Amino acid sequence: MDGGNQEEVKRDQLFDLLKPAAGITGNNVETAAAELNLPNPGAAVDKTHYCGLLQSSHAGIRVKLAGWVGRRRDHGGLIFIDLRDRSGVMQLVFDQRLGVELFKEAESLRSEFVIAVEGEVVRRTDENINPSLPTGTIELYVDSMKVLNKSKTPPFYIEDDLNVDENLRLRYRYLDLRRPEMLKRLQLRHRAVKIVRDYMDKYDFLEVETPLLTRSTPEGARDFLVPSRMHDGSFYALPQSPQLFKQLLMVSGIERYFQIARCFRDEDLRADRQPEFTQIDIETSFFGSENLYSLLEGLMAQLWKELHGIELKMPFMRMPYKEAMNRFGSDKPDLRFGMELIDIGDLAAKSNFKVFKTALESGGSVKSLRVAGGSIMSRKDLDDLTLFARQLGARGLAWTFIEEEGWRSPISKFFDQELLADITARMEAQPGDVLLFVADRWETTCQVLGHLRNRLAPKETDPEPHFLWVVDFPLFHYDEEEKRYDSDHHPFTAPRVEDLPMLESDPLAVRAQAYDLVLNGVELGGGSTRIHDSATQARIFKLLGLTEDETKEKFGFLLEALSYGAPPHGGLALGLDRLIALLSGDESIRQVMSFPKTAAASCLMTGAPASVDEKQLDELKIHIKDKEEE
RNA sequence: GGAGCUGUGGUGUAGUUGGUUAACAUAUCGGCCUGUCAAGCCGAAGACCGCGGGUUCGAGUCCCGUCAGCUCCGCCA
Repeated sequence: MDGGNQEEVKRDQLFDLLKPAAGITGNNVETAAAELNLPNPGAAVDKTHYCGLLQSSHAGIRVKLAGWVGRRRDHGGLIFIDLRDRSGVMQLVFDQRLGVELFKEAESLRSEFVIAVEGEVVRRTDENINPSLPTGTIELYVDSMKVLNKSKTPPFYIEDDLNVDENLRLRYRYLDLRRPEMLKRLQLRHRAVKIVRDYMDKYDFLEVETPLLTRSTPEGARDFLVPSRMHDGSFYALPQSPQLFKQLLMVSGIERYFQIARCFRDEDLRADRQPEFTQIDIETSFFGSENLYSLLEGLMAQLWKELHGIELKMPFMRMPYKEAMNRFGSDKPDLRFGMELIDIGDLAAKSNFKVFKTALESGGSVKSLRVAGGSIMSRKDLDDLTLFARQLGARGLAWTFIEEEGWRSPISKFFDQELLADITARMEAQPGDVLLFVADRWETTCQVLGHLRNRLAPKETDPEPHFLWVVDFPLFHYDEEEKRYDSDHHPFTAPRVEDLPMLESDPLAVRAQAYDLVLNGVELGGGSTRIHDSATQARIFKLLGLTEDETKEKFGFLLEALSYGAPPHGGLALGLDRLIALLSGDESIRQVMSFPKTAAASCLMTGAPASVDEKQLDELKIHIKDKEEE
């Protein structure tokens, strides 16, 4: 293995070459060394430095650079080229007086050509310094160049602040990723994942991989299925999460597990939902939820400190689900601004407004949201809000302008003056404000006003990140469509011990030992203490309407495992993509994924999903139904 | 499954109540130019307006359908 050692020495030498003059962080040096693509002795593609890491201290030394041609400024006898590589940009200078042959070649350079150049780094004269460029104090006088590859004219500009159809960006994602701001996102993601791994390792967590080809289980999202060639008519499913495996690893005695895990769910997409996504998946034994809170808070603090230099305030706030719904109309409230929902049920009951009264009589709620300065809204704006409320399931939206003289509203006639004054007082409404009212089932009332609250949020909100734990979720909700109880979290979530007696008598009142981590109105993830005895687990399955046979067939292995000395355990999973998007300030997780899919779940670059050869289908014994057969 | 927004040279946009040669910027190509860094100046080429149908003497513009992208509801344990 002598050769290997020699290569290593060579690697280190080049590694050192970068280090002293560049004065860059360890992290950059590591990535720089990786980029050198060694060993590759004598090849034209060798580069000695990164474009963006050169500084005035390099002036006077000879360097070899390689990268892509960015902007070209041709002055006739003098050509400037912005050479771009992973690190940034360096200005190349081609001077006609320094060689006609080379200059001719430089004239033929076009956008996105790949070139290797060699020359001397020169300090710019004072009047030629470009303060908006990190390397703006120097430039490279090129005396030799090799065009390594030409390029067609790219379909869009390779530059930041791009305003181009997302269609194009996705179709040419490899070009989109050449843009510095996209590269930065990939780098941010890399650094975040590294921080997570280091942090988890520090606390003794073991990263264990789990299968991607597994079995379909009922409950939850639609599975992506993979047909089995060796078993006619049988299918694997891609995991919606490693949930069952990580619990089984607890039975195995791993005690502290984590994984950066790819997950798959065949459901409709959103800005923050892709069919395949990544979770930071964690499971622990003998490690109570208080420890988990603390662990996760420490992890978030580490991320924000290292990536943004921000010290998070700990511990994070905790808020019961009921309170979050009542005050903010959401189980993932955005606490960067106020605008809390206020219950006016007792006052509404005294009115003659039938809509309010019927809602209250059937056990519902009447709540109001104050929009400060909302009087700038037009009648059409309010109509739009009403439509929005209807789409969210409300029967309507009542509103009033607050003026010096009092209410201006279609519903004021149903209230006497005293009542109007009482409501105005409770809402702390000022002239110029608008009050919005929803009367409906408690949940609908909260949700609709919660959406309105987010939609009407002030433009300026608290810049500090607002983390919180939402706790005390109900264990079940009632599924109207399926006419049965359904797990709010997942069926392995442990009920609160004191609520166990009402499991069968009043399932909806049972609280779960479950919690969500929320940041700025985004659900980052959630977790729970799990059921670790097979008897309780069987009770839950039964409540969910699974027959004993089904339970045995689909979850037999879990119940069996739980009967072999399963430790008390629990854990949680965080959406990595959402976390990175929050760290990078992006609205959509597509921005922080290398090759994302469209809202219709297709990849515009590869064309996936696509039809396959008849032969492949034959092997799998799969027959595609005609339209008529359906 | 439903709703909304968008679709015009390579790219980003404009296009008045339907009216003849679809405008601008930028990129591209050619020419000039030795200190630019969104280089500048001169010139050229380039779109039958996502696709299909309809109304009309006449459609980028109006109507219907369809496709694609985005956002939201349902859905996502």
